[in-house]
Amino acid sequence: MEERDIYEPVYAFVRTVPSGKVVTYGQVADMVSGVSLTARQVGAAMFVAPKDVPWQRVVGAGGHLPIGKRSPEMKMLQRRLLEQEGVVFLPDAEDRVDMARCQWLPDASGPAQGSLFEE
DNA sequence: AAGTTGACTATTT
DNA sequence: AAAATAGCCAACT
Repeated sequence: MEERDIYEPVYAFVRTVPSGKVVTYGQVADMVSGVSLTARQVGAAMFVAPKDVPWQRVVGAGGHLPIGKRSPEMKMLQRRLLEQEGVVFLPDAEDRVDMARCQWLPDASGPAQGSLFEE
């Protein structure tokens, strides 16, 4: 129908994110490298995403929720949905996901996943 | 057709 | 730690 379906690959990827795990916008843009996409485009895609897409499992780099800058209510909804799925939030931070534990590493069946995260 | 905007991110103040 | 800057590129004015 519409050309907006260029986001289909993004939706397809997000749909594969298991409950209790999250990915970052940048990570999605990187995984779907088959198409020219930036983290911003992923955000735009999520905004118009179909209901069968678990948009809440896509968070900002470092585990924060950039959505809150525009829609505080939506941010709280996202946090609630994630906690309901078992995603752990850092106790110290305002609204930050414990990425070291909850970020989804697709097909990371290697011996070590070596999570490198700095703040 | 040209300018603005934004569910981003990395860098720099 | 928080705010401003600079790239990003499709969608919207």
